[in-house]
Amino acid sequence: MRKRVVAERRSDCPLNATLEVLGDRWSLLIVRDLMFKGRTTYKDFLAGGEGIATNVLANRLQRLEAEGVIGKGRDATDARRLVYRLTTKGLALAPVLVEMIVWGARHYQTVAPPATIREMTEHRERFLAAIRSRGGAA
Amino acid sequence: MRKRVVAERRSDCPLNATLEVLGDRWSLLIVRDLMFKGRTTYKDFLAGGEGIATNVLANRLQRLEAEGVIGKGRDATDARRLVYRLTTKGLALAPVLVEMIVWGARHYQTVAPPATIREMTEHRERFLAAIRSRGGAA
DNA sequence: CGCGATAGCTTGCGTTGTGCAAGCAATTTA
DNA sequence: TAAATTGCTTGCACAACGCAAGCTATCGCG
Repeated sequence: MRKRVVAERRSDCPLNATLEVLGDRWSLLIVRDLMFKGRTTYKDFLAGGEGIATNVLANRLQRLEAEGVIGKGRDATDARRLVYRLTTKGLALAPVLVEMIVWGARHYQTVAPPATIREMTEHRERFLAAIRSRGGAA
Repeated sequence: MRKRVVAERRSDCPLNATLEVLGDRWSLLIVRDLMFKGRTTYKDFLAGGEGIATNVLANRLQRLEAEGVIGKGRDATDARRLVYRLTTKGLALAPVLVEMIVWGARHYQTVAPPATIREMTEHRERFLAAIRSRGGAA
């Protein structure tokens, strides 16, 4: 894993900026785990269902922290355990996740509960407010 | 480019479904070009600013078409030219793109016109309706 | 009709990223 | 004090990517 010194942007398009930070198959799944599933540790993410590799997970946690999307702290009762959490910047991804979830649920066969999708679309603002208020914890 | 026969899903999460189709650094930029920039041909995409490689572009166009996100047709006046367009499914990505653009514009320095970002957030429904009505053409 | 230019790819090659298994230090629990 | 747990790192094989070159079909021009 070589260190990238400056990581020049490919363009100044806002969508491109987002994609350079989150445009891969794993980063947003980690954000999802933090935002919706109550998963907060390395171990939790590993067991997250999609089977991310250990080195890739370590790399993504590092990148997301470097970008200010997530933060981490030691668990008070178990010093082995690092607890990850969403920053304000990470929490601001809620609308992005919601729209991606809705699109996926509409166009593919998934286990998304129809009631949840309906809540996301029909009471979008309320749903987003609820995420914001609980700071990402499940 | 080996042919993938079934492409098994890693999980049945709707977000994961979306990410398996669009979770890379290029696919959504092509959708952006079609939805906002009026770019419709291979050449247009290549000149799109971020510098996608020719083989990667060809691969993404093929994948997006196979997924039903985009479609293509020959230009009536120039048989060399293939014209790509968004399908209904592709057009349904508008809310995803809008939220990613807004997030990118809020957290990074970009060339996004503040007026456009304001329109996207303060008159979201109107903005989305406008995209739908013009079918993605600029 | 002949010829250079253009559109849309494909191919080769070297570099980077990914998936998988193993290993390892710092804790904690028995 | 030994075994287990947490959060990684390392090594290796393989897939994906970036870049340059090449190739086919069509077009515009004389």
